[in-house]
Amino acid sequence: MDDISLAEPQDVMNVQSLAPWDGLDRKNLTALLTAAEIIRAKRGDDIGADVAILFYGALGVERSLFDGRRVLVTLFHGGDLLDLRREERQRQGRLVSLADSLLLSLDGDALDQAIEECPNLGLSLSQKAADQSGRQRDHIADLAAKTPLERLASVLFEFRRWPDVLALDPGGESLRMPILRKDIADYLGMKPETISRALKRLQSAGLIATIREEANRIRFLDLPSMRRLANGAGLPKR
Amino acid sequence: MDDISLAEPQDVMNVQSLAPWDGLDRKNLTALLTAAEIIRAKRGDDIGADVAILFYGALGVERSLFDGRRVLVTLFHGGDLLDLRREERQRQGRLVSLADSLLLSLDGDALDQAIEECPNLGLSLSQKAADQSGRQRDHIADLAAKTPLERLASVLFEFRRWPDVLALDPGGESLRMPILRKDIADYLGMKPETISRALKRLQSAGLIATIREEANRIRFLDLPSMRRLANGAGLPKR
DNA sequence: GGCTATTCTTGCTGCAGATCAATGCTGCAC
DNA sequence: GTGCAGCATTGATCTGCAGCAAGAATAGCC
Repeated sequence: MDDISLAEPQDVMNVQSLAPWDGLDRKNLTALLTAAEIIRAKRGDDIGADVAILFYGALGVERSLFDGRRVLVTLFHGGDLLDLRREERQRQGRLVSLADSLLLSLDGDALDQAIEECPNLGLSLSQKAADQSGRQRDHIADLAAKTPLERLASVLFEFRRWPDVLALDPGGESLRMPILRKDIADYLGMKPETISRALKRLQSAGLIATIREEANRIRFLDLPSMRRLANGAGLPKR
Repeated sequence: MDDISLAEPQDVMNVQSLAPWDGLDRKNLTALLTAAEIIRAKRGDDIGADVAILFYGALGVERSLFDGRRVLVTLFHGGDLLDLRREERQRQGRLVSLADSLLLSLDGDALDQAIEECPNLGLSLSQKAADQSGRQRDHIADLAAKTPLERLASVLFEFRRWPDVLALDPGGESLRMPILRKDIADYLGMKPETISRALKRLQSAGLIATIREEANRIRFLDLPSMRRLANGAGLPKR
């Protein structure tokens, strides 16, 4: 595996805090890392791996319909462990990068082996899996019941929880959009135009503000109202 | 646990074909079943269990927003093993019955124990889990990208795969709607009226027909077109 | 059998978001 | 610096689903 110290400063922080191999003994760790490979990807790249740790960036499972409609079924962010072995590969899903990303592709068998020998590892991974599954259900609820405005508020909170997004903005007072409008739209089942208009509505409702110096960053002005909105309570009346 | 032979004929079929305990040794099986409980539920009932085997019927994970909007996040059918321990209970999800259902509530710890001692069991359960996760992703794709008509076609196929639905209609030429319009609507993010109208459109397009003798049953007239529609290819032009 | 409650269907209207099209903005290459 | 490509925004129009409400069908019950 490449020397990970080649990575940028933020990589190192993430690598150390996110790698799930604490407690692995030397033998298993070596086996796991021997078959591992560091991958750098930029938006649009297809990711071949089906077991990987994502350090920073954003990946998505993408599906396309005949007529070009595209869905982003799931989003992954820094700290996620992906295991798509029995899930997506057979179906029509593809794993693509949605931003500049750094990931470590692992060998599935080696990981299984390591899990078997280290129950802690297995536990922390199944924790992550349950978390991802929970996120999927949240997403279903968003898509099925919420208005576009509420969906947008919901996804903004989702971004705010991403460790690598948070790292660039401790405190979570503002947010740099980690992926394109188009990708947000395909994730939320709407159109980029609608995202744009919805952001504007949030702005004129006083919930967020744009930042002069840095386009593509928003500042939260009223997190409680945002949360209510994201949970389906509509805009505060005024 | 109750004597399972008290159940109706179809129960027995399902119990035998669906129970996942083949290969469990006597000790584990006993432990598993001692803490188990047969539950009969009808539509609207709240299910308290969070680990269970569903023999027949339909359950759903339901969430409600402030203003009464309701979502059915996931559907379970005969043959499913539910494990909501770390997933839904903490969030705002409730498990409810959507039809007359028969299920076996299990003790989570006993199941974990059994899995540990019987790798086959664990494998078959993680298979089921992966299957359910795949269904969730399909559902996300439906909600995000497809038209109401396509979503309906898609859910009809989903129903057709349910073992207990199939059992009442070998060959899958027709389909008895296993849940109410309202519940289909809440699952697909639409309104019951729209379901009704969409069914009518499928009918006038020649894809399905109603059956005189039995309301609430539809017959498939053109499965290939249905499948294309469900996959997002639109209605066949004519 | 007839009664009631629930579910399903159908008609009509309004509006939110898709669509189409044009313009503005940002970052990058040269 | 200039030019270009990709992305984001804004505007105008159109369509399809939601919303509401009335009626039909169905199931359950005495």
